[in-house]
Amino acid sequence: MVKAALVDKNGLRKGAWSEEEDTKLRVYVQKFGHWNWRQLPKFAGLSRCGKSCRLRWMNYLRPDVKRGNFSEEEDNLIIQMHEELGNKWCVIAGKLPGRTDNEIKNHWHTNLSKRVKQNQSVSSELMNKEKSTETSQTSQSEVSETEKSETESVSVNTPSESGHRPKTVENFPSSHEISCIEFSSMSNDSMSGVNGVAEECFSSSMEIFQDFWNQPFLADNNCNQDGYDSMFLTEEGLMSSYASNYGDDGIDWIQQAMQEIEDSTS
DNA sequence: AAGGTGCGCAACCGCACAGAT
DNA sequence: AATCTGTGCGGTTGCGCACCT
Repeated sequence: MVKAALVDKNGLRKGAWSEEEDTKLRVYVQKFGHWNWRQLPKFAGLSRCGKSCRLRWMNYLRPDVKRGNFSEEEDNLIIQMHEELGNKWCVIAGKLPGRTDNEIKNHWHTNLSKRVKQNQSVSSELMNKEKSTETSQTSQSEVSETEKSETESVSVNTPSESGHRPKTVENFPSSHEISCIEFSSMSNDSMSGVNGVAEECFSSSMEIFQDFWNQPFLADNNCNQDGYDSMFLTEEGLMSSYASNYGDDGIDWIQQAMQEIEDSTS
């Protein structure tokens, strides 16, 4: 199902993620946010490239990711939006809470595209049938009407058919906004979705970080590789216990914090 | 039971874009 | 204005499972 794990020439792991890697990444992002994906694996103790970490978090580890089968409503919405927008998976994902662009894309390629093709071929078949009926039996309009309605019922709703006007892309959240939404969704509510180990680990630290999690944009916008320690220091001394213990070198206290997390989970 | 084949999905890759320098 | 860096998106790959012969 997943790519086998292997190590590339730079010593970075590729392929399937282990449970341990997942836990490390989940714990780190939940605690510190993703202030810099490139640097993140170094601090989180992961031998992965930042891109891989980001993808794993976005598509799998995020607390608000919905797993499982797509509902009929979701399918219809995807088909409809794909009709309007094309392969704008991130935009479509923005309209389906808990679904990732990757998941929707996969679902489209494996299921929905086939369904749409089928529907279109059935639709055109019936249209042809209707045409020939019309030319040969112009007086029997009732039959045509019946077939017409059948055609409409099996064909995919196009914007014109459904009366649903195409939404402009501007109506949807930008990728940045989506990123903010997804981060803001990591409230205490959604923390219930975190697995037991991480949850236990966070139960105490979450109190300390309450303000931090209530200000989701802080993590996205204010935390860069140069500013992480200043950010925490300005959080009313929330991180001062860490920071004061380890001086100006933020890396040390982050790694120390991660070590503490690892110790508590082992 | 064993080998072949197709499918589903997690993950990778390359490119484009935005912001910083 | 040019270059660099980080991030996000869409296309593609490839592994593992289920089903078929």
